Amino acid sequence: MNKKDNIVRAAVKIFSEKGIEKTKISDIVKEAGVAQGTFYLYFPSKLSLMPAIAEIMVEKTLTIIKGNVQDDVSFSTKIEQIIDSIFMVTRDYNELQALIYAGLASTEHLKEWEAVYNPFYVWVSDLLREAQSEGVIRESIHVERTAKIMIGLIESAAEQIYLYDSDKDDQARIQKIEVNQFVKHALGVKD
Amino acid sequence: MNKKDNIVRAAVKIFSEKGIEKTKISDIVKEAGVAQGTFYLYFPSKLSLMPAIAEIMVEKTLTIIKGNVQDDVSFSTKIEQIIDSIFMVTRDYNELQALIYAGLASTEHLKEWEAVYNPFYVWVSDLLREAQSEGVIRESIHVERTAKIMIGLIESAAEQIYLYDSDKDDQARIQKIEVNQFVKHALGVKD
Amino acid sequence: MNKKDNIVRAAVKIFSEKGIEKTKISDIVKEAGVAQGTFYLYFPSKLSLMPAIAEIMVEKTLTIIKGNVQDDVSFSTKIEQIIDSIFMVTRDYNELQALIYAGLASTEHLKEWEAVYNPFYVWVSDLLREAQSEGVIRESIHVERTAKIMIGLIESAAEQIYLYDSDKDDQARIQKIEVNQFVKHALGVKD
Amino acid sequence: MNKKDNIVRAAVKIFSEKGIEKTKISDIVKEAGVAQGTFYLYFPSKLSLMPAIAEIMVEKTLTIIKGNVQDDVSFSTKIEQIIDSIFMVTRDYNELQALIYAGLASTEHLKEWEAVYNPFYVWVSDLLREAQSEGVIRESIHVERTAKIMIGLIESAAEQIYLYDSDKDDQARIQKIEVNQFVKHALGVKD
DNA sequence: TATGAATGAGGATTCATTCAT
DNA sequence: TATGAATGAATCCTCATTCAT
Repeated sequence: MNKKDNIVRAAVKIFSEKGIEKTKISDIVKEAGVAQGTFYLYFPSKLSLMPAIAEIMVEKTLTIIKGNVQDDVSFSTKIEQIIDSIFMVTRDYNELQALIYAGLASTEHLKEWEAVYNPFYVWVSDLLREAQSEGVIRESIHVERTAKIMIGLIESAAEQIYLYDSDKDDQARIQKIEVNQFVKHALGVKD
Repeated sequence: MNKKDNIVRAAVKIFSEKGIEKTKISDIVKEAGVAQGTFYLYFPSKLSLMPAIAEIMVEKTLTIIKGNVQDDVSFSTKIEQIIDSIFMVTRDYNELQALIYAGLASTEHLKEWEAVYNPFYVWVSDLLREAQSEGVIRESIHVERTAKIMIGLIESAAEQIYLYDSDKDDQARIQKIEVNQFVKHALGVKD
Repeated sequence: MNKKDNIVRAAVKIFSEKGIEKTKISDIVKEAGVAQGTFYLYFPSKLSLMPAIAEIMVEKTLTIIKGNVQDDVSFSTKIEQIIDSIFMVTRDYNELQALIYAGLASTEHLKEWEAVYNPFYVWVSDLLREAQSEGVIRESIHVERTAKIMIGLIESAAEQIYLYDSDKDDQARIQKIEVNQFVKHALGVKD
Repeated sequence: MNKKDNIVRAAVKIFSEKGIEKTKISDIVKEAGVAQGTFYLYFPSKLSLMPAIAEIMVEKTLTIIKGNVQDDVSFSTKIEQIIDSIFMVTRDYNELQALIYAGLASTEHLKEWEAVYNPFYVWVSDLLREAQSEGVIRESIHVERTAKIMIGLIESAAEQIYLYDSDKDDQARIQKIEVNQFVKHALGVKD
């Protein structure tokens, strides 16, 4: 029953329910089951929660991806599974992602943010490197850079769905197909 | 000396300086040189500024793109010019873009946002459609959807540079090359 | 119905009733009949009231002294009337005096404090100078400096009464006599 | 390494640095190097420190005075030495004196305060009584009362210097001369 | 004795919004 | 249209105090 983690967990929940601005510290501590003052033992302000939340988000994303992407399938299938996973996380946490992004952008925690996001980049980089060494994708690709671009692309495509469109699930299905095509051609994936 | 525009201009400035949450209406009106009450003659709330700001951003972006993308060059070159333009806008306004994104995400102005962003999507869609009809890119591409994905991809790639990396200009140069390759392969551009 | 003055007047009242620490801003604004936020239009904090309050205190003191000290009496009598007056003010506001002193001491308003207290010093200096020119007090006295010392002495003596002693009025009577003797001898007053 | 004394010493330091109101118990215990809860083993509240602090101040003052006032000099010289001593203590601890004064004024510890200050009064009373029996000062003086007045006068004069004036040391020199004259005439000192 | 994490009532402070001018 | 002083509900944050260890 670690109180700090409790607070972060509660904040994730409340933030994604009502947004940052409408969330009161008192909402968070109530959800976390700790006293008002306890919050300030661990965090000087609402926004200082962001790096901790971002960390959790990335963990969740990686966990989901690792759970969804199978070892014994083709690279092409893995891409589909990655896209599926990211769309899934975005569906569940899209508001929170936007808020983290904004929260980080309006603070000075960017360095931390990069550190936090790094495991995700590394994981995708490794996947691309492997595919490259097996000759399944273009030789000319810079894996680390492409990993970032690809993740950015998929996340941005997923967010578009959950921000703008109406019949989310149906739109998501179509958007995923398009992203899939887009990425595979971009990578020069050989089925 | 149109007061409404003054307010929007002031808001753009202050928002990108201190973020949305930390910006008070009083900061905006002071910067705009109008009275506190005047704000409410034009905008019912702080967040209702967002669509107006987004509109300005999109206008700026489109103006820059239209200024940079030449008529009499190959589609491949146009892609490069679009990437260049978006990186340029992002370099100058990356903080604001994050804020608009967040501001829109945390409000109910999404419909307006989509409307505002639409001209940009349409412009790129038209470009893609033309390229498709000329057989320069893949037949299988859904132009509207791909336009959105592509814009999302390029913007996200550009933001990565201006958010995280250190030697911005150099990194931007490399990132643009990679994005260019990525997009062209994705689209199946035939040089 | 000047709101700023209202706030100061209310603060004087509440402070002397319940002390600084126990006084809430909300008490002051309630007494002043203004809104909570109005306080902050004029004063950034509770302690920033102090110079304004000190000013009022000095005004009150001077008013009482000028009311009590007659023109057509001997210098010796005037001293007695001054002592009487200061003991009177101290009796009514001794807590406030201590608080102002503390409030000023714990802030950076000392310069202001001196400026505020100055009229009082000047008034007594003038009295001493007149007495000196009439040969009623010692030639060797430095009037400005002695004015300050004398005021300090009388106030400190008065405060001793209202801080420590029990039968205030009786003690005050005796203490005033002693102070009177003390001061007159110090000044070398010739009856 | 007596913890109680440590706390008092730390409180003296922090109080004179930041004032009573702005001093938190947590500041004091941090400075004292003890735990938060330890404070409450020795003192029921912040203000209950005051008598202990006052005691230290009076001890210091008496020590300095007893060290400076010589046995084998005239009463007149002793007065000068007392004035010197009080100015010295005030120079070093003037902020603290104001704070003790305020702290005591705003509490119910006045009885203790009087008890604590008493040795000082007694010491000066004895001196005056001796001088009186030797016929060196006025017969009519009430020694206990005059001791208080005199101490109050000198302290108040000293505080004026260290509160308001700029060239402290020079001003102090002049002020001391004036106080000396003032007191000696008041007492009717015969050289 | 000693600790220090946890508490939560209490009060300071903010700032979007109104409205008389 | 334009003003800006005034509002006061909303919420942040502090910090003296407690108590299980």
